[in-house]
Amino acid sequence: MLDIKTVRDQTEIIVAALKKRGENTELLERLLKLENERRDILQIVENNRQTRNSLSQEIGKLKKEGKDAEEALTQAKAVSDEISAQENTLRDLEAKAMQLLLMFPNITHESVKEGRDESDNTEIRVWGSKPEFSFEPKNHWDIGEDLDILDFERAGKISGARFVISKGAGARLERALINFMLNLHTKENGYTEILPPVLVNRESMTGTGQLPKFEDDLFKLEEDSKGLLLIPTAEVPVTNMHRDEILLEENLPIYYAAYTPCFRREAGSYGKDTRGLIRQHQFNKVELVKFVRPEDSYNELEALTANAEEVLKRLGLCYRVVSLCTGDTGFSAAKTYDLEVWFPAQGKYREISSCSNFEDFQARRASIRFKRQGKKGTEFVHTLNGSGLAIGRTVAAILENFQQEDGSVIIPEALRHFMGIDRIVKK
RNA sequence: GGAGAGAUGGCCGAGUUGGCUGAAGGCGCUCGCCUGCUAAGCGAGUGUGCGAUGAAAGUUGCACCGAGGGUUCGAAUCCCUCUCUCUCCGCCA
Repeated sequence: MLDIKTVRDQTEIIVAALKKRGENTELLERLLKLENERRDILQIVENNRQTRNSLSQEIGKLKKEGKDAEEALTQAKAVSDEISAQENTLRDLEAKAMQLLLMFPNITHESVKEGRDESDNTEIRVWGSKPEFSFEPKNHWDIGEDLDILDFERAGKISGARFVISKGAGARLERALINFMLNLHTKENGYTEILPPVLVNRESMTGTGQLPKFEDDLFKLEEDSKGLLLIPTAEVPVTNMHRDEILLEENLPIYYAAYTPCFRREAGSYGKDTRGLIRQHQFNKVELVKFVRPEDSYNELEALTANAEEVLKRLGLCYRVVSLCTGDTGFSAAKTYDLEVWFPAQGKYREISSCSNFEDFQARRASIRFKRQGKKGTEFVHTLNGSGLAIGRTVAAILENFQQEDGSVIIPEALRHFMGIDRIVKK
């Protein structure tokens, strides 16, 4: 959420930010108009409340002394009626202004390149080398089905399109990846492991920015089941752990790592990645979340990205880091690095992790603040998160990159301890 | 699902015949004093948000006692709805 003061007093900053993202300013004008009305009526209400309060106090005093309070009483009643009418309009205006304010995307960081879409993103660095094959590499879904470790067909029967059943060594590979990633982040990178709920309320979804704008992307339960929503990422429950809290500076930074299944409607992605593990309604992910002091957040973003990269390095997967341009940066983020892993069968890099600094955007929505040592008042923390990594896509990358001519797949060294085997072969 | 109890400031805990209570008291914390260390002691201060004023310290207005409504001139205190927590019973992994 944007700071309403900035919107009001430094409107030009907001206008410039919206233009960079390729958004128009029509909403902004509506918001400014509402905000002005809100402030006008607020002032009137507060003045009247002051009058009422002093009259009430006077009445109390008069009654205690046994004097006649008739005159003050009629006066107070009149003011009070006025107030309740004004409070209604105020409430209405506040709700409308808030509703609008929640629709504005974050302001991107100055280091983010201006651009329209992913074609304007900047490649920052490449790690590893693409594997070379003496044969035509297969798609991961063919590999998986041939090895009988992925079953898309039966998943379609029991759930529908964009679901998969992992079986045997495939299921074990998922579990191995979860363990490997969590161990790395908790034992070596300093994150605290969290296993959060995957059903959350609307406040949580609003706190991290999924609501109100992206309701169509979410799965939700019926109203008589409390209207809970399935998380699209562990970012939601984990960031909201500290919603409406005031943290202490000495407890920052806070690092959490969470494994959860994630659920996405994938509305509007018809025809995209219809086969394979890339785009599923349900997938597993290990997510990294940080709460940090504002002055540290950009260093923390680099460190977070490095933590996610370490997973790919240890798996020996070739990848590149891409800095997203303004038009491709997500709604809540100020700056995002995508990690893209090489997929030989498709002949291209595909996103496997997205690491973002949200600055105070989520903190303001979710009211996550901190108190500096020896200083009065509070400030909003900066929040960050990144996948570390998406498990399904990692499985896909491993299958494609380490496939052998005989159809078997070599297990990366780092996973063998968890897998108990060094190769998946056809039975 | 049935029956009951409760939700107050960083924590504990007063306050429920409505009115100088933003909230007693204690703990904790901060600053100062004192004590050759430690402990104890003394003094002052110590919530959040949105405004006004001021260079700043500060002064000041309004709101907030789980959330939202209502009654009233006035509510932490009365009424309604919701949420959460706890106890007992039932049911279930």
